[in-house]
Amino acid sequence: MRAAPTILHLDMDAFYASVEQASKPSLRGKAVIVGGLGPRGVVATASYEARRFGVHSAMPTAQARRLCPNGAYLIPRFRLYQAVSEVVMGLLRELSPLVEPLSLDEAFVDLEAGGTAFDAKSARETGERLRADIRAVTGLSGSVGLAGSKMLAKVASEEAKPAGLLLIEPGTERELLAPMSVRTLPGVGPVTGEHLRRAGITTVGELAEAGEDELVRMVGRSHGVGLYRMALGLDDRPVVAERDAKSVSVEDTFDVDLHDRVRIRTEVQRLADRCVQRLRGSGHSGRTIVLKVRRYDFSTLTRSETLRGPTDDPAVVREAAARLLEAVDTTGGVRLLGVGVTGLADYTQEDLFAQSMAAEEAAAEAAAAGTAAGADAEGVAVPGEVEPDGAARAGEPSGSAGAGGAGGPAGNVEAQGPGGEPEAAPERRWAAGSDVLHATYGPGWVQGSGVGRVTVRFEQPGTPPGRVRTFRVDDPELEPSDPLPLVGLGQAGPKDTA
DNA sequence: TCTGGGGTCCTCACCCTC
DNA sequence: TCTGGAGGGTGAGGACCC
Repeated sequence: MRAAPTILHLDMDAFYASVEQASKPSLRGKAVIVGGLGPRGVVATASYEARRFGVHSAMPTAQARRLCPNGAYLIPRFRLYQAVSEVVMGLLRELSPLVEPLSLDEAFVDLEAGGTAFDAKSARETGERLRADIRAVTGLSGSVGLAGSKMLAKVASEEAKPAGLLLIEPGTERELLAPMSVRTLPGVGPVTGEHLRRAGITTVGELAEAGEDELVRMVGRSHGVGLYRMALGLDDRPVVAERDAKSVSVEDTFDVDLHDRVRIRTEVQRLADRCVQRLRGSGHSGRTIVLKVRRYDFSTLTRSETLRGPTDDPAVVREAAARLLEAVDTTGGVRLLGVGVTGLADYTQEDLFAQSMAAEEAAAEAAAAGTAAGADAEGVAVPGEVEPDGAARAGEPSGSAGAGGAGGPAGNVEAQGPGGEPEAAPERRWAAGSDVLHATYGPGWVQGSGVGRVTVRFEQPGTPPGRVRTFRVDDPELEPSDPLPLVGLGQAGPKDTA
């Protein structure tokens, strides 16, 4: 057992929303909600100002809009969050080589392994310095928990929120945990929480009193033993720097349920291609293909198939996904489709050989048939990185315009990346929150759009709140752009744009 | 008033082999 | 040859996390 509180857990406060506020001066101090903006979107993060209205993550965006009609609703800009996250993780790695990221905004650090803290006093100093450094470099605030184990450090940072630091002194763990809700413990979600509540257990103290045997009886062996140990404050999991991915998957929820079997097949193929792109991007191949279908009534089913060996061949994954789909009844409608690959392996010679064989076969087939499908397969396999993020995903689920449709032959053009012929140029879409550059007014962000107009606020991280201008959606002077860096930027100033 | 997307881990059932 | 476990692989579903 570790005595000294030298495990640090960092949790950035309302991360996505805070990054948006830092990069958009007019939103500071305002209710900001980041998440899906479609009819079936949910909230990813709400700023503390928005939380006062009862908005919280995982809440349907439509409900959030009712609670907080005047909030700023923005789509997530993951590339920007990732860039900020890398800066923060860099600061953590200066403290110790043992850093375990849990997500973009959370990580564990083993301070003792880094030699930066061996006792409570030095751990606290390190934590305070870290918070100050994060503030100086990114302009954002994070909460720090310090304790002798990962579980307790996480509980501590949660208690410290927002913008605080809490150190749990060795020997005080049980006393501190006892009055807390069982839901505080990692692994206790709504279902287990309700299960325990019905047995009269609502606090961690009651959990400890129940005893291991009783908990095992209630929630199963593995979970029961783990729960009992956590209730006693026991957790000896080490901080692990490197974790291998175990699966790769992509999924889409559609604004309107899909009924047309042909359309469903097409979407599955598209998802299979995207999944393979991601798989290759991560340098993996995989052996088990998984199809996920969420039906109109929210019931979810998965179908999987294990191949003889790992693959990263789009044709193989597409075919497997198509086979799996044939075994699924989609009458009634489908709200979500997903394709995943598990049983990941690194590339092997055999894979490469198999791929080149398959590629040759595909090329031969395409040449023989002279089909567009052949070209399509090629396009997917090659360069990667066609679309930026959210904003420009052309033929995506949306369903918005033609809603029920897809009936007509050319119904959906599926622009397929930037290359397609500009027949009837589709109206440009400007997602709320996305970055733009105007030839005359410079950098700004989309505040809203509709009825052929887009409203842009011209401001940057280092400037005072900027003014708003409205343009036609097809204004040739307006174009999408990359996000500007946050702080560090304070010095860099507005001149450094290129 | 409806429920995202990308993951991990666990459990259970079934089949096959030893 | 039959039988009964044990144990691994596979497939499906569910809970949970951020």
